[in-house]
Amino acid sequence: MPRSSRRRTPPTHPAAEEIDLLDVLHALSDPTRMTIVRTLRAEPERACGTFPVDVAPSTLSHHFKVLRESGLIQQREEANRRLTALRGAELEQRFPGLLDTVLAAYDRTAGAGA
Amino acid sequence: MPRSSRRRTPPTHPAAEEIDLLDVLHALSDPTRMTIVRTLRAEPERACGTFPVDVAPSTLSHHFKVLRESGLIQQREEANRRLTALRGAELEQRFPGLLDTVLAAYDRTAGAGA
DNA sequence: ACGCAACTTCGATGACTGTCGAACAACGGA
DNA sequence: TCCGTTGTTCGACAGTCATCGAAGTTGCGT
Repeated sequence: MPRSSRRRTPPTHPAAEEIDLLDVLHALSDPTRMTIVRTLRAEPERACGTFPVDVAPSTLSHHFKVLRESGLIQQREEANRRLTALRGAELEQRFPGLLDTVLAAYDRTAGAGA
Repeated sequence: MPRSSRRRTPPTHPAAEEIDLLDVLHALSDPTRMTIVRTLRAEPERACGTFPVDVAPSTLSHHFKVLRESGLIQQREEANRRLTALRGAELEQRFPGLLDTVLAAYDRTAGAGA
């Protein structure tokens, strides 16, 4: 297989109707990913490197993949950046109130801290 | 160590204020445990063996332990049974609306099936 | 053209998870 | 007292997970 098969593939996302609740819950149960989602809540779109998490770039990339495949986030390429956004509207349509409730619950316990 | 150390220990539960959202989300992200919680929703208290899940007793015991340690359920001993109940009120107090929203989301996709 | 910046992919590693079967403990009834 | 029911604990095992470093790709600036 040619070396070019190693090319960076454009991100793929599940359709809104395919989003699985159990996958979403699992994605949210990791602290790093929860931080990413919370950050995205405040700011609509961010580049990968701009999240306040302290892990190696390769680890971060892994977490984005999990979030993407669960349907929580969306990524589009722009230049050599990858811009990440919450799939807020689709999530709301499929699981009304879920994201709000979960994030409110997190805020309530993790406190306003961070 | 004496054989009696192998005695069955009474179930312990985290205090309401100690319930961790990430632990709860993780606990709910498994299909077997989600089924247990959903079943408990309909019926207030059940014995371990009466849940509509198809796993070995030892596996079921493991799932109860995860649910108990996450704070989702409560178990009390009665004779040689262990009765399981949702910690609905405490959960509601700590994470308002969470359980309702999550279970509604599950019902919506998994359908009325089961 | 060269190098830097931004991410991704690969491979490895140690930790955790879901699963089971076997053995054990506790209780109630025959 | 012996037995069946109920459920737990232990040990094992295969699969998944979070993490990292190294290497690779892409695109922008210089």
